[in-house]
Amino acid sequence: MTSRYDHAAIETKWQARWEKERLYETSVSPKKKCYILDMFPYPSGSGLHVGHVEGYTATDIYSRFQRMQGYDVLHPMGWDAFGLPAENFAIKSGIHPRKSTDKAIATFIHQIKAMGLSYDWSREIGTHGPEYYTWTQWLFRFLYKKDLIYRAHAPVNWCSSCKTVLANEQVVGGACERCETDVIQKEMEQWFVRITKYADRLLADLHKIDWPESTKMGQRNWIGKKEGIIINYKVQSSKFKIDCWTSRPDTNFGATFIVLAPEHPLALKLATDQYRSDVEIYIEQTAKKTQRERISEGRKKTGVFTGRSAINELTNEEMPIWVSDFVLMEFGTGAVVGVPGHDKRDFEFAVTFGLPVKRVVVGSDGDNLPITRIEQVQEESGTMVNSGLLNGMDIHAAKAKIMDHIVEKGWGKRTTTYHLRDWLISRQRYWGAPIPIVYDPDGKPHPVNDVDLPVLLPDNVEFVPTGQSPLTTSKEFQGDVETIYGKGWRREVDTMDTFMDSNWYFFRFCDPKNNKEFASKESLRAWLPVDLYVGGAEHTVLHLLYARFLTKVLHDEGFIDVDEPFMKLRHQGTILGEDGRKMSKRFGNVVDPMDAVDKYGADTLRLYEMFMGPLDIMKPWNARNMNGPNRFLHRVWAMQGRITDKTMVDARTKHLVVEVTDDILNLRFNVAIAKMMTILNAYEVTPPSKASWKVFLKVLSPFAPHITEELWSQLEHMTSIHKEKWPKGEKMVEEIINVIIQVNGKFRGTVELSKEKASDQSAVESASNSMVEKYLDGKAAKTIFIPGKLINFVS
RNA sequence: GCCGAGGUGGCGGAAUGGUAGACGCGUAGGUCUCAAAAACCUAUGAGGUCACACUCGUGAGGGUUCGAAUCCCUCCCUCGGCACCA
Repeated sequence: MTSRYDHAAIETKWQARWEKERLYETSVSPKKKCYILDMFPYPSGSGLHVGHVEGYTATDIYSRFQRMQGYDVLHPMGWDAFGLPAENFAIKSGIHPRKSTDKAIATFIHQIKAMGLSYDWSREIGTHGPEYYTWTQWLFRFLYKKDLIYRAHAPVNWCSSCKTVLANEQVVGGACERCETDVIQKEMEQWFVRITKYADRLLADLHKIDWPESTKMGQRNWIGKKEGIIINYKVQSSKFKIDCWTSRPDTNFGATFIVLAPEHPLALKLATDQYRSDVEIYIEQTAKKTQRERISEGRKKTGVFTGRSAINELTNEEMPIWVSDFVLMEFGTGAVVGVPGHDKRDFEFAVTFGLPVKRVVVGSDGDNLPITRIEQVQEESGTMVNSGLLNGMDIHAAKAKIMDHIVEKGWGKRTTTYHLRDWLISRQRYWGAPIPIVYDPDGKPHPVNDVDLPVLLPDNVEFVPTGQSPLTTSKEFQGDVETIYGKGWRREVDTMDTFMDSNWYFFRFCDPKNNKEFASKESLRAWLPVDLYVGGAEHTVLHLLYARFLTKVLHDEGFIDVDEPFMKLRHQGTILGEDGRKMSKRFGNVVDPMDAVDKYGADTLRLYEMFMGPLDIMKPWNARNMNGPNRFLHRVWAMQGRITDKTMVDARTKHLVVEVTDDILNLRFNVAIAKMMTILNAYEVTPPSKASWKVFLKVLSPFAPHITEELWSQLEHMTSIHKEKWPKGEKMVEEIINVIIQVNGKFRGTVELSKEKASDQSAVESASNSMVEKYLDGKAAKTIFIPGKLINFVS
């Protein structure tokens, strides 16, 4: 045996051998399946970062463990290769996105292999390849035929820097999630996916899946289902009516005005001659503002009067109708009843424009004085006053009662609203899958023919953004369309949002080479659902919501049995820089995992990242701490020279198996590693038998696959340790027990007793007598006795 | 503002009603060495003591319990998501 642990030699040797022997390729028809998936990466030019390694190591340990447990494990890797960064890089550098992307993929593959990750490379996919995106386009066409994709003229989010529209989910705080440019609203004709049709099921089925609570909450909030009522108000001396949606009709005895969003179709129509120009100017000014400008400006309320009023049927009082930009056209009906006494925004608006404020709720503070300060505005709880039939009721009971009342009188009807909008998937960019639509000479859209799939993305395109889709100017792209469809026909020139590529890739892994279907029904039935999915927490509402949506659609259409894609989801926590800040080029604190591989080896890096702490928490990098796992591996290496010839597996090692098994199943890798370190400390005092040592190596092998494989082969095994069965464990039964002695609940020591005596109260009492005497001072004491564990003397 | 997750030594973190600080890093002292590094051994929450004893200690305060880091209530702070959502 070599005397020193040489990580570089061992790791390259075994990586080459595993690849040659195709050790990790998955059977086509599994008997006992387990699908373990990482969120496939965007192949960025800067290569693998430590966060990738964290998530990938976790699923790798889990995959290796499940293989040893006898499962057929599907553990694939691929590339989310379309998208803006490659295109933006191309615009700056002139290097074609296909070229830079393929180069980045080569780097990723090289680096991932250097980590000893056990992917089945025969199933590798990339979303930018025609053999992949032909099925992305097929799905688009399928959704179109099912009326789940439609084209509509609507106000959309426009990023003037990326020169493309964005989905609602890609707008963060009023700005583009990529470049942080303020987003503006623009009227455009675009393609939408009718995800709202599935809102209720996306909400209800969250209970079926084992996901982090915070992620489920994120989806619940994003879907934003709210029960309420639309009340229909007649506008005085006109033919107009205004629908106002509210979730709080209980306070409507206090309603004193109505506000319309500037985009509301009635805003201008309603205005009397006297006020029309004011309203017109206000609407124009609002249109010029970015979303962020509308939100910021200190939330100062602005607005104009329309000159008209509506009647509050509950009080028979007039409510002047105003227009203000604090009301959003996208939410509810774009019109709001103002209840300034019990809504802070309405209060601010009323104060700004001198509108009356009425109190209709008394809160727990008992304040029943007129409301003149914002602190007096009760929103959440209280008792109704000045509210006719509701007086004296709790607001929640009042809400139910008044809804019934309004419906009965025919003034309105119960309606549920959602925060979720239909998903806008058109992008005016080059590096994406072309939308498979052709327009006839009248401009009417048609899905492309079967034979026209895939609609190829040409390489030779001027992709500098102009606001017009780059494909517009491509002769090659439009070249054959008239031959196929007829004179005057032309192709859709927008491409699809990359989330269209990534919302179905986990289906493709089941059957990645299929050129007849996106995946065969048998393969989908065999592998779905994904049993464990690991990835970053930033995808709460984007990828994870879209993927759930598409799964439900395909389920409803009979393609797949399951209606949820990811049964168990976990996030890896962000790894911060050594300075405690987010890793960023700007701070110069980015850690390259390959540096650690060079210095300590992949096994050390894997152990280090898993030992940092719980998988899902945010934790800072600390290069010094890598010494711990590295020393551990050196000591493991040395230990093999000291093992004895005995053939029995000792109790401590069997116990380790039980504990590590449990820890892996719960993804508690940091604790599992700590326990292996503990037992190695014990081995160094009393060396293990050869049989025990083999068990230890097997338990360590998912975590540190290279060193364990090398040591295994040095024990004269001809086959890989990664083909071994996971060893059987057994809980250790302690023969001698340290019984805890407490006096008045305070720990005062332990007493060593045999298993039998420790369960016998009188034996424990007599054994502990001398010890507790001085604390009890001769006083009588009653005892609390937990057999085999603890005795507590209480005086 | 609303929702969610958290707060434990010098540091990363263990412990989910029963010996708080496992395991690791770091630090100090020692062994080896001409020396250093590496490796190994010992110690390492605070106070206290020659050493024991003992006291205090899991963000703050209160409660439940024989016994609380763990369960309940009030508050403070940190992180994440959503947000002029009616």
